[in-house]
Amino acid sequence: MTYAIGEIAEKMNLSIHTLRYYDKEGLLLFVQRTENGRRVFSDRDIILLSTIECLKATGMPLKDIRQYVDWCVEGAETIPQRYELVKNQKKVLEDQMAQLQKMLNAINYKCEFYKQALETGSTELCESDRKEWAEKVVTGKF
Amino acid sequence: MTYAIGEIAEKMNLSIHTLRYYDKEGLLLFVQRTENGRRVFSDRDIILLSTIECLKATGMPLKDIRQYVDWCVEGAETIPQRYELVKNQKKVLEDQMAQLQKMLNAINYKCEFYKQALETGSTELCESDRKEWAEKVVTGKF
DNA sequence: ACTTGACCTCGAGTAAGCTTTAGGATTTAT
DNA sequence: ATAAATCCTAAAGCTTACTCGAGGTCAAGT
Repeated sequence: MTYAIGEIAEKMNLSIHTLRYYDKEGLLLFVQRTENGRRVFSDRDIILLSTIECLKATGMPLKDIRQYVDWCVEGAETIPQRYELVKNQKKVLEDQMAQLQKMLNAINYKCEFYKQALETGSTELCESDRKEWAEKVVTGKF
Repeated sequence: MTYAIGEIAEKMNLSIHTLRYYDKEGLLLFVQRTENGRRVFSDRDIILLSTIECLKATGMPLKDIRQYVDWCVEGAETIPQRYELVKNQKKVLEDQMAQLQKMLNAINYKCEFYKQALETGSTELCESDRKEWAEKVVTGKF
């Protein structure tokens, strides 16, 4: 099966503009063209696009994703590099999640405070923000 | 205790430029000035700055954080709004973490593949990228 | 007193990741 | 056969969040 850019845009939930932008940035090197220059996506392209979306969702910048795509296009001899990149991104992701978990704890603390403030009817500005709370946020000790 | 902008920059691990930028964007409404215009931060300011950093870490745009700060400055009558904002951000954060967890599963799958490819010595381009993998990424079913 | 360092404003510059516009060609449906 | 939909490139524009530089004021140490 092959697909036009519009179908891919819909399937991947990206705009056509964004796909063309990705192409310009070298992320769609593997996409074929018709004799009139229209892009033709294959099922394999959808698969690689999914990988791109996955890496993007972890916050990897497009130029790094481009490196991955380049390696994919180069072939099997770049598997060690790709393995390294993916392993590294796994670590990045785990760190991100740990950081978000801390922020979630902090937000939960805030939520609790505001809830109590509403129940008891307090009047001080930001009274929830006790010093040890700020310290926990700053030092990441939550 | 009061602090100059440089001390705050160091304590919060932000550049002086960034702090001044935040001020320009209305995030530091509460910071006092000397008669000569120098910013004077209090302990309470550090606490509110910590909250700002916390919201920022969850990806909230500065203009939304500004709304929160405005409410804080307005006083206790905005506690319901602040509670709503914080509750909502908690949900955003939980969704983010769920999404990242899916991506982590996908990345783990990739890692496994590349590991095996290295051990068994495979040669196909992106052969790990089987269709059902792409589908899982696209549909978020991981 | 005077030099050094920290602060100030304002305005311009940067980078990433799109988004829009203009102008044109090609498909597809009726 | 023709109108509408879809595609193309190239270039400009936009948003967010800084980051830097120029030109100047003020405070602290020697």
